Amino acid sequence: MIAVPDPETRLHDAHHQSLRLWLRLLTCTMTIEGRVRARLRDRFAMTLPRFDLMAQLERSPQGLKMGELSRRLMVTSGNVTGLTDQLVDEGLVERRPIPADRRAFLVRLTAKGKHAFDAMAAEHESWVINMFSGLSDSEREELHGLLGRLKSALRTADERAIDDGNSHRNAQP
Amino acid sequence: MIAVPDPETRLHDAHHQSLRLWLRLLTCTMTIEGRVRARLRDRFAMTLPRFDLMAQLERSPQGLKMGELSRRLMVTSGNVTGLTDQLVDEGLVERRPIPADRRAFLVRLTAKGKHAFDAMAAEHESWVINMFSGLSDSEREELHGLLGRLKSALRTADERAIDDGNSHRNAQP
DNA sequence: AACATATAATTCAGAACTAAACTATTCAGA
DNA sequence: TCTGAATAGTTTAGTTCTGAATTATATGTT
Repeated sequence: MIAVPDPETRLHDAHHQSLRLWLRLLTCTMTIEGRVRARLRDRFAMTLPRFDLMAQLERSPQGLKMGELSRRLMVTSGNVTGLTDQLVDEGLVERRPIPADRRAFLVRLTAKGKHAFDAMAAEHESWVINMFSGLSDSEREELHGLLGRLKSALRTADERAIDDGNSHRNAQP
Repeated sequence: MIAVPDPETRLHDAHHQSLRLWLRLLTCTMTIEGRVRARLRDRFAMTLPRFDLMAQLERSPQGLKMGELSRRLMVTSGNVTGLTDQLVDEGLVERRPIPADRRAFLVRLTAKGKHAFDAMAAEHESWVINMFSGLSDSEREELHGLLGRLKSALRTADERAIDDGNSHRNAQP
């Protein structure tokens, strides 16, 4: 009779290094994200996606186009449209026409939006600092570095995926 | 005249180590997640949340209760109800009553579900391995270790948050 | 100028997700 | 045994998000 590994063993077999790493990465991200979400809601009646959008605008006081926001937030442009609509309704951001390109807008924080964001950002940063405070300075630096390596490796892995056999996807022109 | 830092400088000032680390963690996670999502859709007409749910069940052939799934997937139980409903409709999982507790079910993969999952899991793992292949073996090990430290630090950070001044939240009984 | 193509944003249908309210059941005391 | 609190799961309302289709404008080519 051929030995069938029990579930525990299979779990160790099957979940190789990269898979375990990916699951752990996901767990950490979701844990932090969940806490930030809860606190933004409790303290400021703000949602995380809207906060993130405002954070991008705060770093680009000249404003950002919808497409650029979509790229930076890594969400679809349809999603950005919806988030922006709500923030406009609340008076926190504005859509400003661009004379040179009538398809596009610059989205900017209003004065009210800037003010609201500043208040939230200070607390937000303290939450994040607190959540990472279990790591030492050098551990944080090391983690930051490794994630940087991963990030750039993901860019080249992307090109590789486009090159070789993902024939199920439409090739680009 | 007091020097007002320009936006670039402020970006460096304001975005301290932990904040930059958090953003990078988020970027890596979202990049990987987006790719896995796209491939599950293209190759198997499957969504990531449903795949994740099935993955949990595959590791627990005896079945899992809804609440346990909710805990493991780190999503609300209402969400798990919806995902399970769909998978039941597709015949991939089943709800099995527990005689000892008539409030609860054991959710299990059906034979069809197990079969479907096995096919997806093999490819899924190869995608993940490929995405992490830019890091060396020891880098992956190091990253895994640091994330493990972060994960357990987050548990203790949570207790700290409950102890000290988050007076805006209802205290527990 | 005319045309195709590309780009910016929106709209749409539907899936995923949350928080909170709710139903049903279990459990632990008094 | 009754009763109150806790637990399992569902439901509901509303937000977030995706992928695809659509509209409008811009750009490049002949």
